[in-house]
Amino acid sequence: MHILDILKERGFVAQVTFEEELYEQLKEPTTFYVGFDPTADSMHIGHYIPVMAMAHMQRAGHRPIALMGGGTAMVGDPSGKTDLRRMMTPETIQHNVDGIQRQMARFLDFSDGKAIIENNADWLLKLNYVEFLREIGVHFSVNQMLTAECYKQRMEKGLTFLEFNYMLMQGYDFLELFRRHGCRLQLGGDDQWSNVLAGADLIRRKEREKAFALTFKLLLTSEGVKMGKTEKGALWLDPEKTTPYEFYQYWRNVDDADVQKCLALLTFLPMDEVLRLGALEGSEINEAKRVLAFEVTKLIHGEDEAEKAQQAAAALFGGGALQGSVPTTEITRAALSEDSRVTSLLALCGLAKSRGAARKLVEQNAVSVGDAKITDVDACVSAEDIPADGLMLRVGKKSYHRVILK
RNA sequence: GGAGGAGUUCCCGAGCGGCCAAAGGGAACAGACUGUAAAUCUGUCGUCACAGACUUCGGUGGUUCGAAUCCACCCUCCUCCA
Repeated sequence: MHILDILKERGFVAQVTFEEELYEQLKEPTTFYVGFDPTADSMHIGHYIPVMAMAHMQRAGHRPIALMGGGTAMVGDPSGKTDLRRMMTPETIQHNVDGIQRQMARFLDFSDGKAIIENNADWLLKLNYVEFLREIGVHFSVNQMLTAECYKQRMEKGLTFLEFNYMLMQGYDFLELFRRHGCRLQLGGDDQWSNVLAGADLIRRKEREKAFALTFKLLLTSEGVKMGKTEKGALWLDPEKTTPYEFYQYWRNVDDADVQKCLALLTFLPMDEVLRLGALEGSEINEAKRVLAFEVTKLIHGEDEAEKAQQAAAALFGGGALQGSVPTTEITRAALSEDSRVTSLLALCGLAKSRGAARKLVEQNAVSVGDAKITDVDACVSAEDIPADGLMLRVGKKSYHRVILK
């Protein structure tokens, strides 16, 4: 099956340039790239769609370049932002580039030059302003740029010249990667369409060579909201930021309507299996959600962690002996005797943002300790109440935390 | 540079000098119902030592018994002109 058809079938593709030509191009090994903005030191689930697409492409024999936006991050992409982004210091950017680079190695095969990592800081930062304007700037029409969706929105709220240049820089990246590695295709989120296009056009104009652009559908819930938002913010791939258990639970709880889409985009399950699972109805669709949660967790955190998360979930929701990885906090005897209120424990282990918030939860009848509902705001827990294998705190139906006496 | 306009709690958005911790909506969280789903209904939604106290309405001062609401200056953003 042609790689483009695979990507289409799984629901990755939003827009493509020169579709017929690209079909031909991809019949032979092609170098392509995806840019990653180092806005944090870990990828979140939004980055994961492109990464999956890269993996599919690599499996089909093409060579991915992961481009870290160490240089472009100095400017900041205005797309999809209503306000100027906070400027980051070079130190922060470098720290973030390192973090993302480490994670990338997990999903792509970098052996024998089968994949490449580049950082556009290497060429962008030493550009000479006038030379850049003369070489690259001439190829861009301001009139045309202003009609681009990403700038149109900002015409309302205001756009700085700094950000206005972002498109040129990203276009230049593509050209540079073409020159260095013969890269002919750029992939990106659909919000990147204008930026991606800018690069492909630039190569066509300047080098008179074929270059292509393809964008992915953004991962939206059936309600049209960006997926991967949790109460703690983004859904991170870094286990320090989002534990495998939380990660598993997120997917276990997706809307019915989103299950099939997620299976196709986020796992490598064969499509007929995806379709079978997606077609399940009523409570049976829970089976599909279990598969989804397990598979995605496995890809990102490894099979062991996925097992543990699944066992923990099964035990907590299905009853039965507890094993696996429920988030756990250790507390010392001394700390407990100093302040043994349940509300304090909830705040300590992060089930509530603060003691005040914990109080409210208790008042709303949401808190259980062990098997008992807590109704008294001032309820306390003594050391004797904590069994050897830990005391289970529960908020609502879905949030669990184990406290162990140290 | 000139002339207007705006800055309110996570977001949008009301707000008469006292009755404003600040309407309404959204998001979020909890309860009921369910399938660890959605929809619906109910409650919470600045902080805390929570029947009370404390800190908020771009910033700093001022007027006043009393200011988110009035005044001055400053900062930021928007619109028009250059």
